[in-house]
Amino acid sequence: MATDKLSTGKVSSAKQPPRQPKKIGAIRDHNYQVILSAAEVEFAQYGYNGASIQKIADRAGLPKASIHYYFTSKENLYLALLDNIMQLWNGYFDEITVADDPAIVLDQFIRKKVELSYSHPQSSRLFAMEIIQGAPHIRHYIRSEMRTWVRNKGAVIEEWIRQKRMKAVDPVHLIFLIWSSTQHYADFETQVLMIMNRAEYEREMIDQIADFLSALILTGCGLKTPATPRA
Amino acid sequence: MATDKLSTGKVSSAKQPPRQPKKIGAIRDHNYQVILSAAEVEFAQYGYNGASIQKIADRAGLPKASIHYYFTSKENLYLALLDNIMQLWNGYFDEITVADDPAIVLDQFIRKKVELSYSHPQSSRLFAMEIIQGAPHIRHYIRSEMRTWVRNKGAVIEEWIRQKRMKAVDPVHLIFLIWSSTQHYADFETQVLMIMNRAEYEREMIDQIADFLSALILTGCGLKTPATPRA
DNA sequence: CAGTAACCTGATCAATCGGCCAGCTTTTGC
DNA sequence: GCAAAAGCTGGCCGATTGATCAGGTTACTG
Repeated sequence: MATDKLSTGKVSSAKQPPRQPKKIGAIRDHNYQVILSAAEVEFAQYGYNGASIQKIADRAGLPKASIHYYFTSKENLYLALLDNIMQLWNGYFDEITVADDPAIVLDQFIRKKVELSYSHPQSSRLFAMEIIQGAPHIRHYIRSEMRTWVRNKGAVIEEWIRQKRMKAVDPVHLIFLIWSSTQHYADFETQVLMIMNRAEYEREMIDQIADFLSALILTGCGLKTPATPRA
Repeated sequence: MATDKLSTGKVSSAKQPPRQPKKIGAIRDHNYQVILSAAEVEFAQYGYNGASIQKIADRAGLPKASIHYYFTSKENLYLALLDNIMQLWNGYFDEITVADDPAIVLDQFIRKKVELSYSHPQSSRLFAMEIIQGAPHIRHYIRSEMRTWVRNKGAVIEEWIRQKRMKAVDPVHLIFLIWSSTQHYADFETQVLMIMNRAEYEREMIDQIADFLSALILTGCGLKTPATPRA
């Protein structure tokens, strides 16, 4: 299952702007990125319909017309963002085989996902928004590559179970559990921080979350936490 | 911690419409409810900013002006919905004490939350939207009652741990884990159903999810699943 | 230094937004 | 049966939406 090309190709029909990586496109590339990150914040906070190009432009410090100049349409800009997220999301937990140690694989997967929630919360929330709204822009991506991805990983887990190397748990729901529990700290960041009475996440808290989730889920699968020195 | 009154009082300053439970308010009450459920769908799908009163009116089969007649403003309507959700969310897992059996309490809590995701997915998604957007309308509710709720339950769990009645896990993160993993099936319904190649949830699948989550999380806490006959 | 092409944006568009109110219809009270 | 009150909504408001384009600015080429 190709990781980059397919996701890039399937998710969006986002045409590139008039010309993208021109020779002296320094300003161009800069503006391009500024718009993308400004748009990510707005779309993540207000969803596709709720976000406004004017606000994106204000946040990017550019005139509104420039957004249309670079990305043609609102949907195009949105698709470009989803595309980036797909590429970011893929490439993790990807080349696992039956030969691997389930404890190590699951532990690393959980930690990678927690790390992503910490490093790219905006992306996580934008993706969550898209799903809650019924995934109108990435339906085919979920139905094809994401489903295949889950089934492949599920097959590996099932073989681990058959070989009595871990408890008999439903592989698909196990993947859902890892997804939901890790992304929760990005998507529901506001709630988590308010309840824990913190202003923002800190490294220490993130490590603690990863330790907690890894320990509980692995135990739940009848696995022992792999040796990961922890302060 | 009062369950109904406080949540009702704190979350919203939503004034009731001109007069609500009039004697012959049959049509009125009907329209009132029709608007509420139509609005829940729209707000859950598009978020506060993205939803439009016109679309809510269309869905309710009423003229746009009627929405303002019944609820005065968009924000008022939104607050009334959040209020309903708070009342729905509370009242579960509420009167637990150290004397209770941790396995039974956690098992029932997980099953109640799964049930809620199944019976009120719209409410769950609307709440998720509100949190993702930074909880602008329920900040004080989270910081006061919800935080107190978590701390109280956390204290009970901590006492269970002190008494060696369950494994030493962080109580707050355990609550987050249960919240996230159960709500996931409502909030990410589209993704879950697409990956599992189903058109909609069925009782059987919901029971399976509850069994899976209860078994894995309880095991992760060093608890044995309470006797719950399962087909 | 002139000419040309690419780059960028102010001004403007129709459509839609949330909200408001005059006034019509229905119900109630006497 | 009639007046008063309450229930309801069509039509309108200014503001904002996504989008377009003419025309100015900049930069490279010969």
